[in-house]
Amino acid sequence: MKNIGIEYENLDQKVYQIVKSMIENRQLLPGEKIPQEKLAGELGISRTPLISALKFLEHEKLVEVKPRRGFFVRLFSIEELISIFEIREVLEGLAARRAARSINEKQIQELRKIFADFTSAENLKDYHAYSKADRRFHNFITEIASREFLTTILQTFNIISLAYQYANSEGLIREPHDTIEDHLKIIDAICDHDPDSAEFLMREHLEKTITKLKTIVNQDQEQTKEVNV
Amino acid sequence: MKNIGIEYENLDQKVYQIVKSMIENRQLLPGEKIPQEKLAGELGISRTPLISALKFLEHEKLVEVKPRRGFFVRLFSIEELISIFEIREVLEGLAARRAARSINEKQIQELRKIFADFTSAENLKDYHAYSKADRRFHNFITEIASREFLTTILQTFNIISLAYQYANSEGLIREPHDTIEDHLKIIDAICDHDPDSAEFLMREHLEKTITKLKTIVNQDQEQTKEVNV
DNA sequence: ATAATGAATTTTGAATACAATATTCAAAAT
DNA sequence: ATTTTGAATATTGTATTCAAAATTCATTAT
Repeated sequence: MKNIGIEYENLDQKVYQIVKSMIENRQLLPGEKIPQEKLAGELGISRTPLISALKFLEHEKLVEVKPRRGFFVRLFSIEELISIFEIREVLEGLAARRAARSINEKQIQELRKIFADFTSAENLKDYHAYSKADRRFHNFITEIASREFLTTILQTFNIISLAYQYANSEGLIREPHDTIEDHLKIIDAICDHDPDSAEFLMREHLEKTITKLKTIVNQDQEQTKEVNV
Repeated sequence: MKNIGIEYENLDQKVYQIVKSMIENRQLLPGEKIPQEKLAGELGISRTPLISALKFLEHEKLVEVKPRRGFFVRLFSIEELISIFEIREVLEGLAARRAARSINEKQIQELRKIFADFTSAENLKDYHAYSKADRRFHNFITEIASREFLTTILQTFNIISLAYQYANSEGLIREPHDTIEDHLKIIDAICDHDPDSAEFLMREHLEKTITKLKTIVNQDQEQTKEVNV
């Protein structure tokens, strides 16, 4: 007997996707309490599958439980965000390495297409378009590289990185004209099947973002000092 | 009003720990179906918190859901195990780097103590003791290094690495006399506050394990070929 | 003997129920 | 005016319930 192909799916998973995207799109804001009864009502389900989904998200650290208090959208300090970027640095480095090992002709075509529109300084001013390309770039490399585990972890971290504070409204931390060169060099290394360079360049790329984030921390501290004086 | 200190704890978490350790100790074996009613009965709880715990474990990939079929202890192929070791390689590399940055005197004392008993070839023959020290070594570095995220991910991967097939009964993949040198060099680098070397050596250490695992895959394939001929 | 069928049994997924705890808010005390 | 109190209300954590689906197993057909 073969698998007929009708994949039964639990409600959990659907609800999980919905709530996750609500956090990503800032319909639920960091720090906010998640109203179970209300949200379940809006989604037309009972609390049971909603709680399941929230527990999932708890484990991904997108949501926090305070026992007997409820679920809250997780709030990250900039230090935690830096910690996450350090993990992204090594994992995306690994992804780039794997991608360089395994990329095929079709994928090379597609990877090169991602930033094809951003050749002029003029086009680089379209933050929204560039931010989309940026996400696509990181996700596509992960896709090429990855077996299950890496994808799951990185998806979560990318959401945290993008959906949270400390970035301009499009989720960019560094300016397009500053990052475009990095991106193109990484693409070249992957398409040339050069794993060592691919990993090295990807790490360097994310390291620069971390440096930028650290300057933001320092500025914050300076300001706080001034206020306290 | 201050927090009186009575931290309410949900059942979920306790059950999660119990089931997790049952998998780690091979009381529940990879591939086995998890009998909800029976297990809940044995633990003296209803299915609700058990399911919660299983969903947690699903997310950690220690458990797999087949909708309308139930929960099963996850079974890993050696290819997946290699993929996990690649992730461990970069993450523990990061942990070693961070540890070298932040380790203090007291932690240095403790880190150096871990392999202090394994100076003679004779002592290295005690696989059980060495395996315990090995775990302690990796866990302690993660502890020193880590903020929340890294710890969570690595804990899961360590369980997978240790609790599964493809290793001798103590969970060792390489021989003690082979790995002891690596361990001591890494410890030196961390205690010398040398982040670059610490990361490099830790990665090298895990890379050797990956190489060993790959030879196991190849042997398997050879054998399969022979059988098929 | 082996395979196919389907009724009886078990298990799952999700809603509902309910006791324990937390929150709110108006009235009383400081 | 502010703080404290506690009864009314709402929410949480877990158990229970129940329809739908999967599994088992005895019976019949090949």
